[in-house]
Amino acid sequence: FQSTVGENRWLQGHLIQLLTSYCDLNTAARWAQRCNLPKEMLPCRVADELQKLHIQERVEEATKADNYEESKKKDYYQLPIPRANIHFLQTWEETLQCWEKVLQPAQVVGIDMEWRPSFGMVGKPRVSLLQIALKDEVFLLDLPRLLQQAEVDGEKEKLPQFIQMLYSDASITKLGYGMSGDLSNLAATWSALKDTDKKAQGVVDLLAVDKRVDVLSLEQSDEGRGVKQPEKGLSLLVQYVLGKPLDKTEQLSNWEKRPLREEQILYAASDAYCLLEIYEKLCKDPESFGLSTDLTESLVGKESIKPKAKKELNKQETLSPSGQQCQGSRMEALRRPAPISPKEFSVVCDNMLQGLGRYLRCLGVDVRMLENGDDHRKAAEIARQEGRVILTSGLPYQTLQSQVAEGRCFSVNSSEKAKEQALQVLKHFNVQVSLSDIFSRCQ
DNA sequence: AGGCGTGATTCCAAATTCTC
DNA sequence: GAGAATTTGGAATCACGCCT
Repeated sequence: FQSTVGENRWLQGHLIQLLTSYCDLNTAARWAQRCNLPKEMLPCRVADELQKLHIQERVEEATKADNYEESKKKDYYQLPIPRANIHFLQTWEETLQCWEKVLQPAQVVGIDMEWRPSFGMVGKPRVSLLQIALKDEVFLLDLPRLLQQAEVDGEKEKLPQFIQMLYSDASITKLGYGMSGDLSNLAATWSALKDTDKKAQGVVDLLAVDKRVDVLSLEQSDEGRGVKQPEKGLSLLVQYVLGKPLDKTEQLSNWEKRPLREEQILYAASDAYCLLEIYEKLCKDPESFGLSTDLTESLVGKESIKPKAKKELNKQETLSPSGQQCQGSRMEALRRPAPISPKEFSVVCDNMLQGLGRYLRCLGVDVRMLENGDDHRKAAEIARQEGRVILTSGLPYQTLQSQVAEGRCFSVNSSEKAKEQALQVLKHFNVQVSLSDIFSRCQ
C-alpha cells in the first residue's frame, strides 16, 4: 500500500475511502495517521476515529510515564521519611534550629556533600550543598547562600564554627562515605575549616566498611543470578544492606544552580539518610554481614589504630575457608575428608612462593617448584601430568584455577610469611603432619 | 577531569647463600 | 673468604574504581 499510494494525496484519500468501506474505521484512522492526511480531507467518521486514536495514545503515554515513575520508586531506595521533613535551609534562623537538633550528645548523623562537577578546572570545587541527616529529619544547607548571608551580616565565623563543633565532638557519630574527599573540598570552600579533618572525632566512614561487606555480596550474586552488577560504590552497599540500590541519576547534576529540582533534593537527602539506615542495620547484626567487630572500629581520628584493625580483620577473613580465595574448595571444606599425611600430598609451587615450597618440603610434602623463567601454564601442565595441586597467589590464580579440576588450585595470601602460608595450606587440605614427617624427604 | 585511596606489580638494592 | 648468584622485602610505580 505504502509504496503504491506513495505521497500522492489523492491516492491516500482514496485508500482511506476504500478502507472505510471494506475494513473498519480504526484501520482507516491508523492509515490516515500514517499518511499524515489533514483532517479536512477525511470523512468525518474517520476523523472522529482518528481523534479517539490520539486520545488513546496520550493515555498510553501517560501510563507509560506513570509506570516509569512507579518502577523507579519500586526499584530504588526510597526515603522512609515524609517530604515535609526534608528542610532546605537558606537562612540563619533555620540553620540555628538545625544546630540545636544536630548538636545533641550521642547523636548519630549522616553527612554528605554535593558540589558542581567540574572538569578541566584548577583548584578544588566549592561545596554547594551540605546534607545532614537525622533519624527523622534531613537538613540540606544551601552553603553558597548561607555564606553570602553571613558575609552581609558580618557573622562569617558562625557556620564554620558549627561545622567544626559537629566534627570535633566525639560523642556525635558522623557517618560518611569517602569523607576525606568531602572534607578537603569543604576546606577549600572555607579556609576556616582547613583542619577539620585533623580534629575530627567520632567519624565512621562506611567506605571502609564497604570493603569488608562487598566480598560477600559478590559471592551472593554469583550464586544467585549470574548477572553483572551495575551498581557500585555507595549504591551497591545500599543495595546489599537495604535491598534496593540508590538512584544516582542526579549525582552529576548542577548543584550550584538554584532552585534545586525536586529530584535533586530527594537525591541529596537520600544520599545522606541512607547512611543512617545502613549504619543502624550493620550495628544490629554485624555478623550477618561478615563484620566481626562493631563499626566504631573504623573511627577516623587515631591514624594508627584504623589500619591495624583492618589488617587484623583481613587476616581473619583470608584464613577462613569460606573466603573467595579458592572457590572450588568450598565444597571440600564442607565435606572435610579424612586427614591425609604429607606423603600423600604433592604440590607444584609458583616461583613466587619458593619460601612456602621449602617450608612444605621440610614438613615432608612432595613439592615441585616452578623454574624462574617458567610460565604459569607450566604449573597447570605439571599439575595435570603428575596429579599435583597448584599453589599460587594473586592474579595467576584466576587463570590457573580454571585449568585444573575443582579444588586443585589454591590461592595463597602473598602478604603472609612463608610459615603462615604453609599453615594455611595444611589447614585447607587437612594435612596432618606428624613428627616423623619432618625432614622425611631429606636424604 | 582530578583527587584520593587501595591493591597489584615491578624494581632495586641489601642481605643471604652459593661456588670455588 | 672473595666474588657471583639468588632471595627478599620494601619503595616506587601502575592500574583501577569511586567521589562530585
